Amino acid sequence: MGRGKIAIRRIDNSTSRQVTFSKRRNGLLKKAKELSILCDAEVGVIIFSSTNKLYDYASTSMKSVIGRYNKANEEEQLLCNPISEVKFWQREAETLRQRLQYLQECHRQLMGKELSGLSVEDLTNLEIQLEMSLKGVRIKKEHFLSSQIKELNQKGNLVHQENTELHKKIDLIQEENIELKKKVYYGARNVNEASRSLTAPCTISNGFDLDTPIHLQLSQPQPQNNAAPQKAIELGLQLH
Amino acid sequence: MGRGKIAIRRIDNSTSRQVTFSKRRNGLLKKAKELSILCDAEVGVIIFSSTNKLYDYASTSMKSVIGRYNKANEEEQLLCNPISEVKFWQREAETLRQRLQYLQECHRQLMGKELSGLSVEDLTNLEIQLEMSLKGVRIKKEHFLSSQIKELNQKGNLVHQENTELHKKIDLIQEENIELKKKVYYGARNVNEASRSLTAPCTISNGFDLDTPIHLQLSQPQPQNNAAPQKAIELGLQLH
DNA sequence: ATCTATTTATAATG
DNA sequence: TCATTATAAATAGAT
Repeated sequence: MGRGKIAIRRIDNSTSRQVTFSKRRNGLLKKAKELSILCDAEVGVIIFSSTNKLYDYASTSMKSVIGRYNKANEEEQLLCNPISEVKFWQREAETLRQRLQYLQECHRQLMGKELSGLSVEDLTNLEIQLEMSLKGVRIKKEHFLSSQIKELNQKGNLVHQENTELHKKIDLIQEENIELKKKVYYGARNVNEASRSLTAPCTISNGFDLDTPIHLQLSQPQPQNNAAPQKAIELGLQLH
Repeated sequence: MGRGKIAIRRIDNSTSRQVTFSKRRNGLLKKAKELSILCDAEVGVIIFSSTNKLYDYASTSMKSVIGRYNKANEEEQLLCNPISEVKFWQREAETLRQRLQYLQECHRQLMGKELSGLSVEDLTNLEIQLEMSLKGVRIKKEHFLSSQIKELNQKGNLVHQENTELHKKIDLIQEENIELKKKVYYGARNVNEASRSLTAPCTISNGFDLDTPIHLQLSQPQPQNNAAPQKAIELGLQLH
């Protein structure tokens, strides 16, 4: 695969051997990586150049690859003492690996992938399972949302009550005020006729229409009862 | 490098993943061999398939390659020391256990269980995922079923055609028969007036109404064309 | 390193 | 699994 074909034997020219080593080393490592990804395989590659430099690749870790390799070649027991504890943990890891593999397959199927190996019956069962799951999730979500709405309604009602009571208070204070003004006006006329300029009626106004009823959780709290309830409503709306 | 380009990520279809694994595994091992020969390098390759089968190549011996590797990575010399190896496998088991646990949780959620820890947002995402999965499963199933129906219809049409042709044949034979009977009748009267008892019309009858048209795949094949087609239809109906 | 003519690998298909 | 073939990728040789 190049300008010319070369025979597979040691390249004599050391420069071109070095160049070819670089290129093919990268190619090999790339292909190892691709194989592990494409085919879900555990792959390890170790390369020593003719100048004794080490290059390697492991899809997981070289420790894992070599460990697994040693385990798979128990009769060769190349590099470890046959200590029973090691064997125990190897078996443990193998068991876990198998369970993990099985579960991963289930997971992929539940995610709607990797359906090619399934029969119509399997697909129907999967469909039923997914429908049930979806139903469960939706029920949970609706429950969640409806309880939040309920909570918000309660808060809204509380605020509304508070507002009503404040209205009453204000009405009372206003009446009281009017009475006081009358007293002040008549008192002032009696005492000093020149102070008439102060008698313009002083209506309470803070920019809000106090006669508009406040409905549910969407109502804006009045400045009088701000801070705490407002904060509570915001928190109630947070969908973490 | 093939009829089409593929993205480097896990191949979903397990059959083509297996096929690709075979091809690329061979490719990788071949290239490793070539590299070692061309460039005078010591190369080792270890591959575990997703079905846990081991494939390997070593230009010298795996023992030599791994030994050299361990020497070159003095800090990673763990695997020669049994105590370190135990620790390694313990850690490996712990890692696998954690992954297993996480996956189990995902699995339960996908099964619509154990939803209590989830927020509304999580639930919505889960809902969307389940809907997509369900859609995928249904598409797959419909594809499966519709291709089976198509196949059955084709088979039915074939049988129907066969029947039509058999009808024609029978009509022809019947006509021939009538002609023959006439000849026999008149011939017999000429030769021997006493043989009149043989002239009762002999109609073909095998218990089936030959004039009823046979429709599509539900038609019962005539005894004339039994065995093979009947068997084929039964096989076609199997939903494995 | 970069370029490109070729060879090689391999994805799709039967 | 095996064979074929169209195409993508790798790389030999050159600069």
